[in-house]
Amino acid sequence: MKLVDGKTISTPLENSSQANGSEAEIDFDILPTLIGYHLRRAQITVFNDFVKMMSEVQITPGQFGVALLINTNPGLTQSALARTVGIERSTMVAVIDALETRGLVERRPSPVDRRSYALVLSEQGNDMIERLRPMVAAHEDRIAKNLSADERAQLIILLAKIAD
Amino acid sequence: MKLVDGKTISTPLENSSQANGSEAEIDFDILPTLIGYHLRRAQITVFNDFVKMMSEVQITPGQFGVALLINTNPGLTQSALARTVGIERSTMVAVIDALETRGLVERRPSPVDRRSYALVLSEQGNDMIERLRPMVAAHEDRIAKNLSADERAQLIILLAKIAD
DNA sequence: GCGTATTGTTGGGTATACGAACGTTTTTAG
DNA sequence: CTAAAAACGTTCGTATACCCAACAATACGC
Repeated sequence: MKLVDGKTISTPLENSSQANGSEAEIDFDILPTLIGYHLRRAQITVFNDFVKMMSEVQITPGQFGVALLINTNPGLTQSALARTVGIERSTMVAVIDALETRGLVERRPSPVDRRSYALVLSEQGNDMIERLRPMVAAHEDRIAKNLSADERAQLIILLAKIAD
Repeated sequence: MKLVDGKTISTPLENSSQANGSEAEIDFDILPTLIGYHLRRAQITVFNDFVKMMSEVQITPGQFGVALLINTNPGLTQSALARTVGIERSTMVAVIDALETRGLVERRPSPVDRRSYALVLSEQGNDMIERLRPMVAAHEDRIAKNLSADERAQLIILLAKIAD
């Protein structure tokens, strides 16, 4: 879901006499009071920064999250992974496909259930995760640059309450 | 009781194979410390709730935002709108197409620029916005049901700081 | 007036997500 | 111990939301 580029909205200015055919002050109505609106804008900013900062590794936030969980919990099944990150099994298929195609993840037969796979990272996949860790930390610092440590912690708590 | 653990003990046999279904302990690693992770999860929750709650009107958050801005700023052009919400002109075309097909938005010739349209809501479009306002308010209350009024205000402030 | 910018549009591409249906396997109920 | 139900991974169809490059028509700067 590549959203928008994080450009700010700069609405130039002075001409208010015309009905807004051209550029004028635009009334945002209730949008600024909506959590959903700010959530979307923040997400756009964060997603774009992530993709840009990880461009040398070519990985998206979603792929990173999945790869990280496999790294830490080798042997997970796709379904367990999907439940964990809160998406559908059918959506997870494409995520794993992408990681497998790049040789980062292996689908091994589960020793206990012939319906499912035991997912593990390849050597290359593990290396990539370790290389990404400091980059992700830097990315987080960047997007939280306007937040104090307290605010940052508070934001996470509040977001978690939204996501249930 | 751990999941299959590739590093230490790694025994495919011992665990009760219920690891997945019953959600054994999954190590989330650094994910819970990442703003981006919580943002994404909250966004999914909010988007799904919005779509579900507005199902009788069949409108998405993006369409609502655009229609709201036209409602409040009649005569806007597609390009001005796109700049305001931060998407590409080419992306806006489909959004307006969808709203126009449903008879909610009209593309009127701009009185001052023959290249562009002056966008306005139809009677039906305006009615829909007014009908949606309380529904959107209810949606916001729903997604913020675990938040106090203070927390809600705080969340918006923090999200705005991220989006800068 | 001529070059350049802008408008709306199309077409192609990427990323992400959902639900329904399917074959295979496992679990559960009776 | 079998019959029904559930779960696994998958495909397909659908939707949202975004990008870029190119185009004809129009507007603007100088």
